[in-house]
Amino acid sequence: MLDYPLLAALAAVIRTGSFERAARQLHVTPSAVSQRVKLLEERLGTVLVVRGQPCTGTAAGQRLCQHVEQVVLLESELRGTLPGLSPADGPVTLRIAVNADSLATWFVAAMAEVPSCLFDLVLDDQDHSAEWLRKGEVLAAVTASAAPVPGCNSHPLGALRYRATASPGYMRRHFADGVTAESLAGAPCLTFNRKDRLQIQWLRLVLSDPDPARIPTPPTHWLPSTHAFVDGALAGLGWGMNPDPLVADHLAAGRLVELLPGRPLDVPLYWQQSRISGAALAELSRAVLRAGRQALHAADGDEREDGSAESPSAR
Amino acid sequence: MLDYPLLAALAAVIRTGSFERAARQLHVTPSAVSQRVKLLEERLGTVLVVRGQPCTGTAAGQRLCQHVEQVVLLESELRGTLPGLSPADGPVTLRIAVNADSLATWFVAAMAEVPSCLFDLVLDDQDHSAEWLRKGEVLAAVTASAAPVPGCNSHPLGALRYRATASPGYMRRHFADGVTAESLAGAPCLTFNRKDRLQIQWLRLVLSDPDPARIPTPPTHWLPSTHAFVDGALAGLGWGMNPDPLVADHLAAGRLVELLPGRPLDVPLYWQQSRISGAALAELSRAVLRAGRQALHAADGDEREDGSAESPSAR
DNA sequence: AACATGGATTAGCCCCGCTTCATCGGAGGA
DNA sequence: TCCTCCGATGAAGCGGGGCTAATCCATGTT
Repeated sequence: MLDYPLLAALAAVIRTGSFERAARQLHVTPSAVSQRVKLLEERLGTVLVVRGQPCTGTAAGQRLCQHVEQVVLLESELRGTLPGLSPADGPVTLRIAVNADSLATWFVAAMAEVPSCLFDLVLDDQDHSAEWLRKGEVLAAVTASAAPVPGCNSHPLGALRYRATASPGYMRRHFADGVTAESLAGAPCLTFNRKDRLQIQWLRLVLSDPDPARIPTPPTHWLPSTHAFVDGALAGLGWGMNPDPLVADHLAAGRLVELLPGRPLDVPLYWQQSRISGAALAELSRAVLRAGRQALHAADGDEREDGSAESPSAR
Repeated sequence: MLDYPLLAALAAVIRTGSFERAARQLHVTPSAVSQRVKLLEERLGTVLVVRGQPCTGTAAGQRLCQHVEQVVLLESELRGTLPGLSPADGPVTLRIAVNADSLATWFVAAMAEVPSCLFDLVLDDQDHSAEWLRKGEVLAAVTASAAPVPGCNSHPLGALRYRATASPGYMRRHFADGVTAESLAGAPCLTFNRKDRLQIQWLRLVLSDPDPARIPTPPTHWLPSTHAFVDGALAGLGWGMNPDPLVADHLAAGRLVELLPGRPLDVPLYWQQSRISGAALAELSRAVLRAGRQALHAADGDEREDGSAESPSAR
């Protein structure tokens, strides 16, 4: 068996980002942590931690850290069937990949239902969620891609409804003569990041022009923050696809209006969980599916339209 | 994190069945092992090992032992991606449930292709294989029940072909006037154990009488050993369903004959592997599926007949 | 009844890993 | 440029955890 006191120190350093915090977590002095990590590095003949602010793991270090976390997860399951084993030295931390808009709308509700464990959330902006799942770097993911990661249980969550919204002032400025392909081509829109294709998809949907060349490509602001995105629309910076739960109040109050009322874009979301460690995730999974059912729209949207054949990549 | 040196000692005792052998395996004295286990028991306030010949684990002890093995498995995967970690203190032992006839025919060929790990085979006579898989006591199983254990990958292997065989002398004694329902009712047959329903199934198949009450229940010998089963047929004790690979030579040489030539019973087999630890099992899985394809018959038997709706429970 | 086997116990020692304290190095600021 | 602070590292020294060795004890055997 491996030397787990040593490995635990390494994992603590990489997770907390500093020798000092790791020491506090392990209830020893920083020197002890340093010695443990050093010893591990000498035995392996490799650098495991890149010293810096914060300290991070090298490839090998991260792999070891990941192993430690898998073992900790197994331990938490063990504790479930064998109470009184030994006081857990801290609640389990589940690393989960979530897309930004889910995090901003419904996901925290699910997290709140599982107060017994900690979360280490990773935003999958870069669409790395599938890769992370495959490599075991996250235990589960909320993803917009239905593409099933091999060996993972995939559950449909429902669809997050996006509405094309802008401020009334913006509407007067740019769409006084109606929302047409021409006016859309000149009106600035908001885009979350390079991967965000929601605006384009909506355009394609509502213009229903099969020729992609005739879909306008409006000038755009880049706003990689869900709430900044809403604020951008409120401020009249541009129009953008915003999650329904975030703009419902603004729409009701008239601070925002839909470009084309009743033409939302539904993006189906999926909950994928790695096969490693079923039991530890079971509670969270239940909560996520419940929260998803509550906040999202059933796969067959009751209003109309979903993301067409090309699977929309949610933010 | 748990105290793994202590747990390793416990697991070694339970697996080897004695403190002395455990000590040899861990390169320490039996006293050290005894102290480790004792300490663990004191900390938990529970007995973990029932001292005896051999030593076995209590429920709690077995659960801990199982945890250790899961961790060891994770370690073996870690070693795969991180060579030079530390010399593995012994090859990994994979605990697999296999039905007796598979073990006697084709399964060892698959094992031989994976010389890098050790095997701890469990015969699933009692049809506990599903339960074992669910509880994580075995990592994978060759089972005759298609019933998919939740959370397990299940692959069809093909069908093991059984032939109703007896010695020529036996045939003359009991079936001189032909194999009929009447003669079958009086001719002694062989049965592997209380769970073995192959003979009954074959009778139902060949007599094709929908009324189960009219299926004869011949007098039977109980022979819970695959090779003894063949020997029993050779010796003229009775007739029985024997795996084709074991009796092909005898049939060709005339030492055995089929009760009804060309009327075999095909029992489909499945390879189910637990979700824990994919990579460590991957090589074995490939070998098993390859060996299965070679030795077994494709699901759609090319000769005729399979086990009907009621899934046959192979031995 | 003596013996063999295998686990438990105890004493004692050694070494491992911790703390304490000093040092070093880099980042940020006057 | 020098100073200062923070945080990682190194050396020394101590304490205890865990080992070995020797003995004890229970069980079952000849």
